[in-house]
Amino acid sequence: MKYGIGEFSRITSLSIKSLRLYHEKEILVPSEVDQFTGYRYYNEMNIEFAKTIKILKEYDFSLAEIKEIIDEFNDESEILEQLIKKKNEIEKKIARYKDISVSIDSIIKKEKENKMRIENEFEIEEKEIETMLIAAYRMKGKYSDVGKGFGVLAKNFGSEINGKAMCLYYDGEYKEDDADIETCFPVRKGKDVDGISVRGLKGGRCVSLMHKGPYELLGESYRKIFNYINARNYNTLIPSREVYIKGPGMIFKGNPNNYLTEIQIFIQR
Amino acid sequence: MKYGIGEFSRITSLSIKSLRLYHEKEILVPSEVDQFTGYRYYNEMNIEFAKTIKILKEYDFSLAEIKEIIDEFNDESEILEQLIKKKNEIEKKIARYKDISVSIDSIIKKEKENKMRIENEFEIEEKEIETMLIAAYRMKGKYSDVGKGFGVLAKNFGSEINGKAMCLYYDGEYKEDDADIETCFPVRKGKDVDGISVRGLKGGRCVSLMHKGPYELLGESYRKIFNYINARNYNTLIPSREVYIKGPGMIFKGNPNNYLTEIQIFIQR
DNA sequence: CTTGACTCTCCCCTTGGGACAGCCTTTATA
DNA sequence: TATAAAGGCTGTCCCAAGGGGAGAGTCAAG
Repeated sequence: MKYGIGEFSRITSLSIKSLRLYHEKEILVPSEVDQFTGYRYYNEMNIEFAKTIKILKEYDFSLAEIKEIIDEFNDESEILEQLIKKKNEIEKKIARYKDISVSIDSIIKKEKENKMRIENEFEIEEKEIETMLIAAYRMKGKYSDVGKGFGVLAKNFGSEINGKAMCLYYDGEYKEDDADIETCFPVRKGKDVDGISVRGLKGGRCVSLMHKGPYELLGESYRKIFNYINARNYNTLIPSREVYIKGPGMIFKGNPNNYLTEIQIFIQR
Repeated sequence: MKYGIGEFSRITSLSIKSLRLYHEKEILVPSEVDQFTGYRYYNEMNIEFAKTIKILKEYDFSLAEIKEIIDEFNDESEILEQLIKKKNEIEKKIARYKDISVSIDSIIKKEKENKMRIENEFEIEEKEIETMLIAAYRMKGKYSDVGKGFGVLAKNFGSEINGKAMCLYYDGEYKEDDADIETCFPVRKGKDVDGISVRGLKGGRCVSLMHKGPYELLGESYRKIFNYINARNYNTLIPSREVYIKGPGMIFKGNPNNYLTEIQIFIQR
């Protein structure tokens, strides 16, 4: 019995392309090649080899490895070593892919959260904020210096961070250069270290507005929120907060037009 | 500030080869290319892009995908879809690799078992065999027909099989054509179905010899074992057993020289 | 000016898939 | 019956995502 390449391909479920390649690499040589037409013809013995090759391919051996194996060995027990090596490689790949999966998943979750938050975007609302434990680093300086503060906090409490970065503003008014700012992160636990205070941050009732866009345009949102507060004659408390829901991302440096910042002005009840 | 390709490679941990490729594909174009020497020079902006590319590469995006993403988007939220798709791909890979891992593992375990068995190879020994539950299919025919019997058993009890295939020989002598053979598998549980008897197979004391090599040479091992038995004036019982420790393998059809068959002749106490 | 460190381009390798041109056989139609 | 179309077969070239290496040109320090 002899089979043409198409038929043999159907028998073995190896593509014609692959069969030609295996021939070229002398991994699976047809039993007969027509001298004039170049047509490949296969026989039963080829089928046996093809089965072995298919299984080794499923086990992720490269063609070079497969060639070596079928040229030199003909029993499972003789390639135990190779099987063990291959298994280790595969375990490594699994571990790597699992890492990636977890990592992508966390980004996806974060973005979905943000999406939900955007739903009620641009609506001023009043709400209750719970008391939370924070690690805080107080500083005087320019608004643009807060990055440094977050750096200090992240270095000391990286693994305990439990929420979005925030700033507390202790000035009643806008100050260009010498603002009194406290950068902070919600944390799970921890205690004071040099310059960083870990404490409960009292909650309360606040007026909140989600600001979407670059930090430079925050002024506009502040104007809106104060209009609302003044219209109702609320008495505001200090400090006010900015919660940085979304800034530069993990993948992209980020498009400032998508930054999300929640402004919280606390009021007396 | 501008960096040569080597320096930039060190900064970004991207290989020089990769950088040249990314340039060619217009994924990461150097800020400046010397018109005469062709030297590539990079700047800070390139570093930002390089970071994004690195992360996407870690997440297993292809260069084509990366190019599309960085050309069209600049925020995580915009590529949520791609991230989800990629995550699904990765989950599939994990599943596939896990399958492979399990499969290779079972071969490894089997081979290791066999290796241990070979340790005390070729030594005739006397031992006790426990009673075991078997599914058995009795037939009359040639020795070479037993494959059919095992096929029937495997089809009906595939998932319950609990040990190596065996044959029970009810003839006291060698019979060429019309041997009375019972093919059987140890099973976990099950009950009689057409032609197949499920029952306890009584154990007892037996003389055992491991035969290594093709089935055609079993005669030699039988000679050895009967010499041993006759020398001691043991009374043998019927049926005798052959346990097929190792035959054709999962990967290789198998080298008959490595086949392992244990002959068990039961004796009266 | 020399030397050693860089950098350039070009080619080979992996494991097939896709496209394309040319040859052969089989089948359907005029 | 002659012819044409369909489909199978062949080979060749391009592509992914870089690593390895050759051979030649370039830069900067001594």
